[in-house]
Amino acid sequence: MTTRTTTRVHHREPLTPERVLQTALKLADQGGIEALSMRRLGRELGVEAMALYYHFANKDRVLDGIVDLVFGEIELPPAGAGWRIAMRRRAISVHDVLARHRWAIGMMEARTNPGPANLRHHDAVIGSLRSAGFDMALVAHAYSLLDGYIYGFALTKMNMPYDFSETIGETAVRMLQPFPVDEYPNLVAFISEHAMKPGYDFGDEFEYGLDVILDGLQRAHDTA
Amino acid sequence: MTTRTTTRVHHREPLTPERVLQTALKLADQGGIEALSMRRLGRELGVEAMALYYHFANKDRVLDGIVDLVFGEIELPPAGAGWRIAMRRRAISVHDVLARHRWAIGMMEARTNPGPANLRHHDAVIGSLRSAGFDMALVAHAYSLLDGYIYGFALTKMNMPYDFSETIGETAVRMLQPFPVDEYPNLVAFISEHAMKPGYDFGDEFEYGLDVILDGLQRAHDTA
DNA sequence: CCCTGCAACTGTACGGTGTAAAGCTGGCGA
DNA sequence: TCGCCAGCTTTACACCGTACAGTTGCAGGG
Repeated sequence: MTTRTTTRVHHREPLTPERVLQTALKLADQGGIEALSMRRLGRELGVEAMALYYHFANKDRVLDGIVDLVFGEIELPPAGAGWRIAMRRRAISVHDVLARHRWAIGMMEARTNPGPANLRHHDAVIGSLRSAGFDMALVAHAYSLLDGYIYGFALTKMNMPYDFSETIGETAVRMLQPFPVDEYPNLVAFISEHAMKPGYDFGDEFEYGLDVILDGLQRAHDTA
Repeated sequence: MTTRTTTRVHHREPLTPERVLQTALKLADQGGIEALSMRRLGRELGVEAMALYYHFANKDRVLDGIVDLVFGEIELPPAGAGWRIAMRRRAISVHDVLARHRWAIGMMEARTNPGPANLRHHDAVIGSLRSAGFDMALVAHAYSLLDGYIYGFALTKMNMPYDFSETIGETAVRMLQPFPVDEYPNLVAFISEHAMKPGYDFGDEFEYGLDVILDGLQRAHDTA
């Protein structure tokens, strides 16, 4: 027993890429991407920072890894369903995943070294559209339109001071504080007449825009 | 003459917020946002880094400043024109401005302290839609849809390895290199049959998507 | 059983970052 | 002439990514 304990202490569980990435993902989720430093990651794993460089060439490879974990969480477009339902579910899934991993929003499309989950995801989306009869040009249109909107919406939403202590309207009012009241009449009107109304939730805008886009793609598909 | 020169040397042109921000913008444009450090900015201005803290509370205020410079470059929606032309021109202007200042893409919507140009811009957009008869709910829909798409498209486009040494298709092929050829058939088909074709330019996708969105908004406006 | 080799990890160092705190300095008003 | 103080510098601290060399403990071969 003693021997085993001693051996255990000396011969601790070795690092694996998986364990490193899981921990890195946890750190980024908890404290944002700036909380993920090699030193902190090492400390969390009971290891010096430089030990990580035995398993990963540099920090960017770690980032590649956790981004692919995030891609892995995205629901693939269901194969049986029609393209519109498939695209809608996928879009909402991406949106949900990005809400869980806000730090990832600027990074998902920035990978020069995409991982397998990333590629599998893209492959499935293209496949879903193709098998619904989209020609390649329309696939390209649809994909850039959908992904642009999904990521852009997440980007603008993420950046809102979304701490639940105040409403969007209250935040907006605070932002306008330093300026003369009558300088931005339309902005003021929008905030007071709409954004500050109790029922308003900016998050609800996502599906509205998504359906506008899907309508447009449907029309383009039908007339093709 | 000698005296004047001596005085000049001792009593150099003092820093102004404007001069600091112009230089900061130049640095970010030239070398990306990571090239903009307080030390480097100080050096560029012939001053120690800490001198900047006499004029700006911290680096974030400098970032606020240059982001508002970027907002100032965006063409406001022309007042006389109809909402659709106005929104189209504004969208393309934002797109162009973001192409000139790629570092800004993640930051435009992230400001907790918006500057005057930022607010003026938002005010004008809302004003343009309102005066065209959009009710507030539709203004909110339109704005989140348009800005989501504009920023998201810029985000995905910016992150492409857009050095002019290779085409998009060649890049894609290089990305797929480490993987078995038949693993991602749809992706491969898309690349070979479409993205690698000579005429293809991803940048062209922007206006297609924009018009789909404008069509959708038009329909919503007409039926309202 | 010992020895060597090597995978896995540590220690140290370098040049960078933002910024707090205190010190200097030259021109201006009294 | 003197003192003030705006504007800047100096120094320091705690962090960052990572190059490079050193250590350690186990596996396998002789």
